[in-house]
Amino acid sequence: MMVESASDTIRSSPANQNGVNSLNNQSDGGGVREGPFSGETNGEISPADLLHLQQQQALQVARQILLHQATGLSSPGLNDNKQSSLQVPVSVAMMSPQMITPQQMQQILSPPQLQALLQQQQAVMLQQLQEYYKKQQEQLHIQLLTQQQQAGKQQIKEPPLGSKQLAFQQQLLQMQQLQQQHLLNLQRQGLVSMQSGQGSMPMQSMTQAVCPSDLQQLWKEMTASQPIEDNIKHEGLDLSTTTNSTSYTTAKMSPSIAHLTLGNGQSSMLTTRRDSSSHEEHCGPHPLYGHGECKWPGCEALCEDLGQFVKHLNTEHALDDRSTAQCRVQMQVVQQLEIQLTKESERLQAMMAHLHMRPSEPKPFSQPLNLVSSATLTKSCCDTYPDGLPHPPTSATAPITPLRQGPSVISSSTLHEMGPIRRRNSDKFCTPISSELAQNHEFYKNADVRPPFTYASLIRQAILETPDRQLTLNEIYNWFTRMFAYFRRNTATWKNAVRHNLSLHKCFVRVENVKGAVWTVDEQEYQKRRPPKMSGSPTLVKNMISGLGYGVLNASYQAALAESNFPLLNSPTLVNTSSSSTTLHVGHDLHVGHDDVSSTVEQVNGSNSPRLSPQQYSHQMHVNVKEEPAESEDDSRPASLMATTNQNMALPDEQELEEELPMEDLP
DNA sequence: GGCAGGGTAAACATTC
DNA sequence: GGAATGTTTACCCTGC
Repeated sequence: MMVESASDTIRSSPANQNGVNSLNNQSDGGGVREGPFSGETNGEISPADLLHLQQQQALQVARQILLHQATGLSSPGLNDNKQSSLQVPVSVAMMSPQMITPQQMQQILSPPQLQALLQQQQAVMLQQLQEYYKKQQEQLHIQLLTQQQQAGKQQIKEPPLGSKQLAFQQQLLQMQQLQQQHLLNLQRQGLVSMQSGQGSMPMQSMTQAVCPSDLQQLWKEMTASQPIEDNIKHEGLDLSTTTNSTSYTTAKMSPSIAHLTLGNGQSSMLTTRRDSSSHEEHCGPHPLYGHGECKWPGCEALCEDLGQFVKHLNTEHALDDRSTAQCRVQMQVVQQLEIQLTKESERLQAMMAHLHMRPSEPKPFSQPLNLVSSATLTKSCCDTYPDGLPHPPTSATAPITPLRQGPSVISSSTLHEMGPIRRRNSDKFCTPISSELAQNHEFYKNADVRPPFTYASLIRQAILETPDRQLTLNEIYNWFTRMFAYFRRNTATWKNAVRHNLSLHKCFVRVENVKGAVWTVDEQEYQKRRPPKMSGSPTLVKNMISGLGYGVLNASYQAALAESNFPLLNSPTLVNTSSSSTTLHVGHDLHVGHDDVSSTVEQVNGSNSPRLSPQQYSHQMHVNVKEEPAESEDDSRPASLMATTNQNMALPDEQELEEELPMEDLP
């Protein structure tokens, strides 16, 4: 129970805990009962811990007494004076902790003796506790009254005073909540009878310090002087809401108000439950009644009809501390569930947004740049275009057409078909694998869904995600299985495919180093794999040229990026995305290429990127080049700069920009 | 229908 | 010798 663990904040030693349990068991007639000290210590020290402290002190007293008795067993005088020895004041026990085990205590004392001892200590404890609470409540009352008077004077001048009152109210309610928790603990420990009047200290006397009526009266007094009710209602706290709305208001309200509600268990519950019971008469069956039994937590009492249930509800679950505590626990349960629901809902929304926004949403760069500032839009930018390519020119007037592939690419990407997909989304065509993976990492990780990417793009992604841009075959395997639940089965098939792709595509370069053979990605070869795209899409080229005034496509765009004119592209959130950490580097891997057509982009990149390309790594090792040895023009840059380049970090998936921009067909 | 890209399977060689 | 790794070929499917 949360209530238990919440108040069990102070422990002494395991021996003491055992002592409590043993004593409790003894006092309960030897019944086996789980001790209340099963909660974890959170180190928090609060007035709520006073009770346990006192319990420990009482135990120490008992031990001291027992020790006296044990040492004086041979003395008839002491034996005859057992009852009087129980009158040792607490202060004495506090001064001399004794090392006597509960088992010894039980062996020495008879059950009646233990019972008498416990009762006396309970009385002392509860009395002290009651005094403590009374003092606290009196202080709060004084403060509240003072504040109320001041509020009456300053009501017009200082409306924010309501917050102070609220704070006091909260304090008061917190105190009451602690008190109730203590009582609940006592009940569970058997120290206090569940029914008032039966225990050594009537519960009523414990709760009379702050009773619900007092709280409500206080509430009325406070709210009468200042219209904070409206504020609270605006915050979502309406004390006259129905039961069903309780959880809603709890989740919706601000933390302080939520705390108030939690602390105001009795008062709010009072109106809540009463209203709900009146509400039930008009709106059908009671939510606490179903299948002929009471649905009150832990009750399950059988009731033949609703009338009998209402009667049962009013008698067995009337407004008392027990019901309030149960209600509070239920509220916490609901809160937890709502938190979980919120998380899952957000995840669902993100998934749905991800799945549905692409075909219909306007392209990010068709919007004013200054409007594109959120991380969400940044993601959409990356996701909307192949490989996260910003595509500033292409989408100015018309949505980008996936090159060489129709809209089916989008569907195949977004719907995540199960089973083999003949035409997958190469990262060059559609969804950026990096951002896709970043967004749906958990999805692919847990769902047995085949990722809509080619083996080549996946292998490349795996390699590029590593700091040194190289992986052994086994590490690639591991990346596949780690990232995709789908690849945790049919290992023979896809592993063969991975090897096949590694060997087949020239973009994958096998490098032999000291450790063995590793695989790297030759970005130039990877780009070469790409067919000429812009030549077949005059409209696209036209749009690119006209879009956003980008006359010289690559250079100006890159320059604009370099000048950090795009808040979007310089958004820290973008840099912080997992995709950026991997794919942003890739663009820097392209240096001055041997391809003249692509030199525009690559020169810009080269000037801004001191990073090493995979080829540069290759030059430091023995490279088994497949057919065309990857050329590397610049291998003098230190590898340590590879991961530190952030001048263009803001550019989302820069390599995708290069991939999408005309590489060979530009004049 | 041809072509190209991609997936799968298999055979074979090499390395560990 | 067996497993892992790497290479190559063939076939099929899909989209253009």
